[in-house]
Amino acid sequence: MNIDALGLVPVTATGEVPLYRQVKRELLRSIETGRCGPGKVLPNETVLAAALEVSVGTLRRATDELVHEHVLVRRQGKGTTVATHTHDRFLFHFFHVEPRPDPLDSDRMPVSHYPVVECMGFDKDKATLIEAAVLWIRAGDPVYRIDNRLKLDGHLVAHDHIVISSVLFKGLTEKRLLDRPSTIYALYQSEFGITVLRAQERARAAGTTRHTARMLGLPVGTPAIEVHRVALTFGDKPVEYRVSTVNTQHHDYVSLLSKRL
Amino acid sequence: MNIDALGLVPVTATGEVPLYRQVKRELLRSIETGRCGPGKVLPNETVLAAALEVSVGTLRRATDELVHEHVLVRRQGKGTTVATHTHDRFLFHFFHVEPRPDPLDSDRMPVSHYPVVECMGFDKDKATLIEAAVLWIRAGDPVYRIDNRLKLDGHLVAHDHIVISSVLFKGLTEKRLLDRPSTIYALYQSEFGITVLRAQERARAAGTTRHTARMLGLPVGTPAIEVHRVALTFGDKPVEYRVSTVNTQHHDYVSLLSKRL
DNA sequence: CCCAATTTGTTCGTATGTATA
DNA sequence: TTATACATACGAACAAATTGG
Repeated sequence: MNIDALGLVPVTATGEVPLYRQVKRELLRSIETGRCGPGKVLPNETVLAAALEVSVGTLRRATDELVHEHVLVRRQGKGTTVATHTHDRFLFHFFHVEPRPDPLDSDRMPVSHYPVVECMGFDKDKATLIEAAVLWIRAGDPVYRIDNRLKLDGHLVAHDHIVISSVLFKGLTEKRLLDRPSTIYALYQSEFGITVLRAQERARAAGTTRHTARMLGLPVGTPAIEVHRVALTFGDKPVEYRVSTVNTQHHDYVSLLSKRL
Repeated sequence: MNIDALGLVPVTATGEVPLYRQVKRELLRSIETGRCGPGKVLPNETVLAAALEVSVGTLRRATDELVHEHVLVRRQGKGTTVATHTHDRFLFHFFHVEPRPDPLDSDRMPVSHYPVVECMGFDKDKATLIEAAVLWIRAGDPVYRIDNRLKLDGHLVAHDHIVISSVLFKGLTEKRLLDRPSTIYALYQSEFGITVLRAQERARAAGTTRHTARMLGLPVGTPAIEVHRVALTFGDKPVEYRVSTVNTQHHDYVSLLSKRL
């Protein structure tokens, strides 16, 4: 990766915002504007620090935070890269369903295999009021609706209803969706240049509807967890609204702090 | 806080474990063994670094991590203290229920008032197999059982069933429990010297039972979220097992990452 | 209100260790 | 083996917040 292509501007002491915060913003800006896409290897620390006119220590403090936020990935001897959703780490960062362990034998945690996703529907539609409010678009704006079913260890564990703006994801087709080699967030990133950085999730209990019950192979009205997720990119801009109905007969919804921060 | 009272031993370069990790362990050891209890102000960085025979920068790196893990609290100009559960921050660190916002008007987040806790039961009993496995004790060992009901903004939002070892919390009485000025974790800390550092939570959906339905003022069988929490202290030792039944009619269970890491 | 002492926060620069290709 | 890049460690200087006089 060429240092000039990044378009970095030297930062200056303001007495208000610390230098390392400004460095962080500069790096984020370079990534957001696509001057330095996912997977790219950044110039080494000495070069970056020189370009930004700060010491290496200050640069490191900025990148430290970006690494913690999963924006960058650093590896000793190799270099620093912009994180991609193909890194395994990310998959579980946004997937919070795990097989329920046997409490009497908690030593052996059940191994969670990769979820198998089955697409049950793909449509173009108009956004409802709520969807529009969540996605920062107008009611009636065109959206894609995706219905997925997730299997884990042979069990039907979740049904996802995904809503995304068809302006943001122009040209998405069912075929491209089905042909994706990795997760849907990796698809967002590689095909549409949209990187999901974090997600807000709120969970509530709800009985399964006729639709979700059929999808999960459960009787109608079985208590299930309904997770409402808003996926956010840079600047906390919402890019996806997803409602997951989780079958908790044999699996749990796991809050992230449990995963050892 | 006297530097000698901390019982810190100088760390040495091993070539295996980084110095700052050893410093961290030393500080943790001093806190765990009670040589430096919650709320205590540590000696300043220069003194600490000298006692541990490392540079200030190395000491800071260790304390940085402890601050991130909420073990220490640093404030410019004041000093570094061992975290207590009286800090407001902690209350919400372990309380994950929020009023559901209006999705059409998400600007104005509903203000979450402090939950009002009502004790509905306090008993001495024997641990079940599962409780024993979770708490690292033997089945039949004596435990306290506490039944609490939580009100938020006038709504009954949760019923907690709390199980703790009565060996660990020897001398706990209903009166001392009811008279606590702050949260129950602050009580654990101030009265029994047990600091809850983090918690593992797993959630599942379940219909309310006769008992929980009555507690929450809901019809029997209403879908609710059942949160199983194990609270951990130093060394990830379990100290409390709690099953919360959350009424999600007007409130959500919020995963922690949503709270802006 | 301001001053001075104390303590953490930020920034710099350098040297050396360690993983990678 | 060598070169590269990140990881760790040191020490110094100044800025900013807090407290007490």
